[in-house]
Amino acid sequence: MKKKDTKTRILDTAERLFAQKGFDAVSLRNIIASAKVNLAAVHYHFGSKQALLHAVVARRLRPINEERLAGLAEARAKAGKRAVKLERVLECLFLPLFRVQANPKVGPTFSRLIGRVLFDRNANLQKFMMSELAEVIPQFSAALDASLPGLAKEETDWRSHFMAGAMAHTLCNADLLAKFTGTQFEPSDYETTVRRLIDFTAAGFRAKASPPTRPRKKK
Amino acid sequence: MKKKDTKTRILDTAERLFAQKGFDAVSLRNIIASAKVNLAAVHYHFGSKQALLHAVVARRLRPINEERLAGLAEARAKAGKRAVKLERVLECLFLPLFRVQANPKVGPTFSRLIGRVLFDRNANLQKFMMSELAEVIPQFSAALDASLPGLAKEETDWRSHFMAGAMAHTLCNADLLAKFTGTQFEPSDYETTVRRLIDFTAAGFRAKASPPTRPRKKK
DNA sequence: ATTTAATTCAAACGACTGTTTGAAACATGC
DNA sequence: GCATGTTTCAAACAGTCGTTTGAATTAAAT
Repeated sequence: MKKKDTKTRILDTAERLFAQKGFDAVSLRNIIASAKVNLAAVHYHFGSKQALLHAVVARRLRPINEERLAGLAEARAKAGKRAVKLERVLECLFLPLFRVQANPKVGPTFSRLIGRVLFDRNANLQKFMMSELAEVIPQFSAALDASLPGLAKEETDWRSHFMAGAMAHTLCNADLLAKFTGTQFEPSDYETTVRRLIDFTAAGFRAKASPPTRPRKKK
Repeated sequence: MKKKDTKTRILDTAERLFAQKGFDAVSLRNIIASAKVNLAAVHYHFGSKQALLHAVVARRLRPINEERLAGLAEARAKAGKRAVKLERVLECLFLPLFRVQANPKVGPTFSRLIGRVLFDRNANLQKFMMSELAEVIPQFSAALDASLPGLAKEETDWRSHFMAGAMAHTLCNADLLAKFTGTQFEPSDYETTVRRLIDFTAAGFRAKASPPTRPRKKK
C-alpha cells in the first residue's frame, strides 16, 4: 500500500491536476513533477496526453456506469411488469455518481473532473464519452420514458437535457453554491444532495407544459 | 459597415475561437491570424490575453444583465405589493440570455462561450464573473425567495443552483441534445426553449421536499 | 547465470506560448 | 508644414509545450 507503481501515480496526479485546472491548462511536465516520475513514462504507459485523459476518466467512470446499469436492472426486476418509478430511475442515475463525493480522498477531485469532462468540447474527449455512455444513455432514456406515461418523447429529451445540466453543475461546481449564496455544502452528505436533486428534477419531469405561445399582454 | 476596426475584429474573432475551443486551447496567434491583425495589437488594445477574454464576455453579458434587471424591475412595478410570479422571474432571467441564440451571426458562438465561462474554473475569470453578476444575483435571489413563500432559504439556494446548471447546459450544449437523443434543436425558436426551461425549473422550485432520510428497505 | 523483455531515464526535437520592444505609418490639431 | 498623439508592424525574448530517441536499468524467464 505504501508505494504505488508509476502508472497509478501518473493517473492519480493527472486526475487531481486536470480537475483543478483543466486539461489544456495542465502540462505533462506539471504532472510528472508532481508525481515524481519521468516524462517519458507518460508516453510509455499511455501513449499520449489525450489517451492519459481518457484513462483517467475511464478508471472512475466505468465502475460508476456499471453500478448504474446494475441498479436499474435490479429496480426493473423488482417492478415486474410495472414501470420503474421516476424517482427510482433518477436515484440509480445519480447515486453511484455522487457517492464518490463521500470519499474524501478522490471525491472532490473526481467530481470536478467529471463535471468538467461532461461540458468539455474537446472533440476527441466527446467521442470517447459518447462511447463510454453508449449503454447508459439508451437504457435510462427508455426507463425515463416508461416512468412518464403520456409525455411526448421530445419533451422527455429536453427535460433529460435540463436534468443533465443540473446534475453536472451540482457535481462540478458545488463549491460555487457557498460562494454565491452562502449556503454551505457538505460533501460527505451526498445523500441529501441527491435527494434534493431528485426532488427538483422529478418535479421538473412531471411539470405540465404551458401552451406553446405566450400571450403578449396580460389582458 | 464594411470594414471594422482592429479592436472589434479582435473581439469578434476571439469570441468565436474561445467559444469553439476554449480559452486555453486558443493562442493569440490563432486569433490574430484569423482576424488578420498584428500580434501586438492585442496587447495594445487589451493589455493581456486574460483581459481580452474579459472584454469578450463583458461586451455581450453587460447588456444582457441590464436587460434582466430592467425586466425584473418592470415586473416588480406591475406586481405592486404582490410578489412577482415565479415564472415571470425566471423569464426575466432566461429570455435576455437566450435571445442572442436567434441572432445567427453571434448566437451559436456566444451561447457556447457563456456556457463555457459559467463552468470555467480559471480563478481570474471567476472573480471577473462574480463582479459582473454582483447586481444580478442578489436581485434575482430575492425575487425567487419572494415568489416561493414557505420554502426554506437553503432549499431555494440549492434549487437555484440546479436551475443555473440546467440553464448553462442548455445554452452551451444544446447541440448535444440532438447528438444524444435525436431530438432536433432550432436556435431561432429560442422562445420555445425558454418556455420548456421555465416549465421544468418552475416545477422544480415548487417541488415538495421528500423526507430527509430515505427508507432503507421497501418493506 | 544468461538471455529476453519490460521499464526508467536524461537529453534533445521542433514547434508554439504570451509578452515586449522600438521603429515605422497614420491621423489629428495648429 | 510641422508637431502631436495614436495605431500598426516585424522581430525578438525567454520559456513551455507534447513527443521521440536511444542508452541505462530493472525484472522475468529460461
